[in-house]
Amino acid sequence: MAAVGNVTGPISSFDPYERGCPSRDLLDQIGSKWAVLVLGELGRNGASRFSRLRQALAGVSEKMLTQTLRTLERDGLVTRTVYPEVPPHVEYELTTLGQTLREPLKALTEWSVQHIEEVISARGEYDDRTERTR
Amino acid sequence: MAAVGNVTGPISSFDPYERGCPSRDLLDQIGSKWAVLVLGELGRNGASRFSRLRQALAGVSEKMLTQTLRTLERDGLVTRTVYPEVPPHVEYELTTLGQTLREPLKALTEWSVQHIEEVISARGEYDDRTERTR
DNA sequence: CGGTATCCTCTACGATACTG
DNA sequence: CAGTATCGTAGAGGATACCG
Repeated sequence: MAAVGNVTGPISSFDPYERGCPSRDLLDQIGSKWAVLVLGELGRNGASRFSRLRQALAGVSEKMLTQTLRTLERDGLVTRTVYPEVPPHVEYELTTLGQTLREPLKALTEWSVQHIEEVISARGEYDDRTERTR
Repeated sequence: MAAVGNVTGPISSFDPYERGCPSRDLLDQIGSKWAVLVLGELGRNGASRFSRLRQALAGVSEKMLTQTLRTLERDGLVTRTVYPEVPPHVEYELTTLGQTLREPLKALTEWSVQHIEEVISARGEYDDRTERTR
């Protein structure tokens, strides 16, 4: 049982099933659309530049990539290293903490690839079933 | 190498790093705010009723819970069983497919609980660092 | 190259009220 | 009890243009 330390408010639990729980928000963050893909890419291929990430994550806008990277940097999951050259050169890389997310995230990503066909066929059956009824 | 089968369009890969990939969407679905919590709750405590789920997921609205459950049912991850009684009685339970998500999702949830304090302190440092600079 | 700034749209989500 | 229906808001997310 970990010491919690938050004594300023009634909401001090880290149980993600409680409302206002910080770990619930964190879970949302790391599970968000672009964050999973950024972390996955940096985990598989190591450090990468902004433009390479943009290519790897087909369809991401500059805005969302920047925003995602900033959040990940702030959360201590990714480092941002600027090389003062012309033209500019910026590298992003997983931190030690970020590395600990590789396995869990990889498992989830692989699950979605491995079971997508099952899910698609389940959707078809559901739609047939409900379309007939109404 | 799995056979893909989709021969109707140029986008037929299940690589989540490709735009328009169905498994990318699925990943978003199962990683979404309420879906993780619903799946987690059903995984930990077995079958549950609507009202019990609503209590377990503190703060969820009826609308979002219904919507989440419908999507999970459609995707073949959860079954919905109606007992024709008065008052109504509906049970939700993980399917066999849904069970396969338990481990990956549990790993991610536990990660967020175990590392939330590290992340919070990283945020503090980042904010101090950037506040001074600007 | 690696951003920031701005504008705009769309959807996630919540609050409330009603129903079989 | 377990929803559906409706409305309203905030933020996610994209397109475009400009900058160090």
